[in-house]
Amino acid sequence: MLFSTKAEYGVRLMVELGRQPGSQPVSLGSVAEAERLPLSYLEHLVAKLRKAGLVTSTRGAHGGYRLAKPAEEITMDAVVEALEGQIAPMECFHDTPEGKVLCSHESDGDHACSTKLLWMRVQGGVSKALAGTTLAELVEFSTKSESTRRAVIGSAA
Amino acid sequence: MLFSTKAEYGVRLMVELGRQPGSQPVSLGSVAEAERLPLSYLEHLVAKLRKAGLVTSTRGAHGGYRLAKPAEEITMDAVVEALEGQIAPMECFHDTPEGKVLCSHESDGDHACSTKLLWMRVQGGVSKALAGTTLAELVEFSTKSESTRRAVIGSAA
DNA sequence: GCCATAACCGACCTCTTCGGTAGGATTTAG
DNA sequence: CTAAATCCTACCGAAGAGGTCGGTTATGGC
Repeated sequence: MLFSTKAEYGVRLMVELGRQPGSQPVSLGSVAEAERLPLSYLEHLVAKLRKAGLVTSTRGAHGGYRLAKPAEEITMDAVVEALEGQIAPMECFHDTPEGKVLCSHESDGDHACSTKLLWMRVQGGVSKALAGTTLAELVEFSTKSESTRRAVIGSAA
Repeated sequence: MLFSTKAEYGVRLMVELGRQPGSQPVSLGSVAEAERLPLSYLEHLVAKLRKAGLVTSTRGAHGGYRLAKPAEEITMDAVVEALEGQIAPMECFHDTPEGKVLCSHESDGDHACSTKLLWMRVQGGVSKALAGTTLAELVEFSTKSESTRRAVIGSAA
């Protein structure tokens, strides 16, 4: 698996927040119930999202979480990276402040890294997919397919 | 990390085999030495490559491994999949015999899987990158950059 | 002021995988 | 026969995944 369930659960959580129209916060408990996910585990995940500045929290009774920005402005690379850590195809890849990627094997006196070309392409493909998808798209996609499902069930009944 | 060092080491091993021009087999020991990788670990990896039909082996003295097909016909999706197992962005994705991908959450009576769109795109990006890269490309890329490095060292001396 | 609600925080626990080692069995060229 | 090589199985320490638990803090409603 490329990603763990941290990304899966976290994205589901974000979509759930994105569904809510108003600006009133959503409690984690209701999200956990809706998605049938363990509340205590979601707490860890939402903490990462909060530290990444993707959601804001209000404490106390009737508190909860809401998106820090409109869903259209939230791209999934930020979400997944917040949850899974740096997205790189391989251990030896790290971002440099100025440049983009660097393979740690290249500093060796040895011959050049034969895998670099491959991982660059993989990196590009993943980045493009993640950065090119907004939370708003996922929200729309899920509500749309949900309504078609309801229509199917309705016609079957 | 998207992939573990299994993919890294295994690809390096394949490139090393691809470098060799003749049809005489290359011993794992020489590969291990050239790439400075532990021999006993490479044995595990090359076993997977062999079972996947990517390399052939000849036992006994002067034995070793060689590519089962010309490097131009070996695409990296087969190599990485042999080493890492099924490539899917998420646990709930599995290939069906007829169709392409299926999310296991969709069979639930619950609302549709809100993450499917995202993982489909990621899957597509990775598949495209892996399937669109041949071993021959990596061999050429690494030998080319190696020769330029030699030129630099030569001019510096 | 109390209390229910909910965010916060850190410790812990089990299980699997990763990366690697070890020891042996088997095959083959010279 | 022997050295070189593939092959095979078992093991092992460290790390991460996927949670659980208990407690602390903040806040709205009565």
